Amino acid sequence: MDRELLKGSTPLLLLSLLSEAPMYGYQIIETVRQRTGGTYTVKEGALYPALHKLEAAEFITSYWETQQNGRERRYYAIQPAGQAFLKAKKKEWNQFVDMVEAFVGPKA
Amino acid sequence: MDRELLKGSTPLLLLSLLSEAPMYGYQIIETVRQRTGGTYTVKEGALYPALHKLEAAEFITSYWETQQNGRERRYYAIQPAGQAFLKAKKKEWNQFVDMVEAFVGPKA
DNA sequence: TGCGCGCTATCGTCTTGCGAGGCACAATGA
DNA sequence: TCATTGTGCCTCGCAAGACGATAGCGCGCA
Repeated sequence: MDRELLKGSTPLLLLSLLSEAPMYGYQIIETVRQRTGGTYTVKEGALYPALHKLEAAEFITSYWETQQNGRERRYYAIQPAGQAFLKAKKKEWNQFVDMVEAFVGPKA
Repeated sequence: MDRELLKGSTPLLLLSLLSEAPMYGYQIIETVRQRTGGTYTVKEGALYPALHKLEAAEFITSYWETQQNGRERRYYAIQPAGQAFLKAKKKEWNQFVDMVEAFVGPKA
């Protein structure tokens, strides 16, 4: 998959995922990999900066959670402002798809 | 419209447009502007570099044409290799849309 | 002891779109 | 006559994002 197409879609994906449930980094990577059947993998180098940016904007929060084995994980959870932002992003996404399809022709 | 989403979609749009008919730069800009009802405008700073790159890859060719008033226009026309590339790009585009929708939910 | 895995994260590089700018000539109109 | 607008080509420096590489650390297992 062409990497350039992905640009800008990462926050949308992240927010969508987190709106289902709080998740930690590694889990996000695995979930995306599995749900796309392996065709797409989020790379750490894209994930963490995006997550941090979302957090700085207060669209998500993070907290550490200790597992039974004593190890820690950092969970990320969506915030109300993030929900609103997600909604706007979805709309934008649909507009974008419609726009491209106006030139390329419908998906079918 | 978020500029970041656009990244990577430009070659697809350009090739799609040129597969309809050869066009010159200014015409491409105007066509895109009109067909999207003004919501999206290709900028020269994005257009020409993209066009030149497509030409360097031999997906399109260009030729100058003189108008009645003596002025010149550079037309860009798609090549067979460009048609093939366009086909592949379209497929990739559809995969990309499906992928995002697998997280965001269907458009409707 | 050493390897791989789960899990965190950063850095430099590359590509892309954008805004701003430059150049040239035609047509319009005050 | 001269200024403005529109047509038409193009380049440069910047910001943002994804990528590959890299790093660290504790655990379980052979």
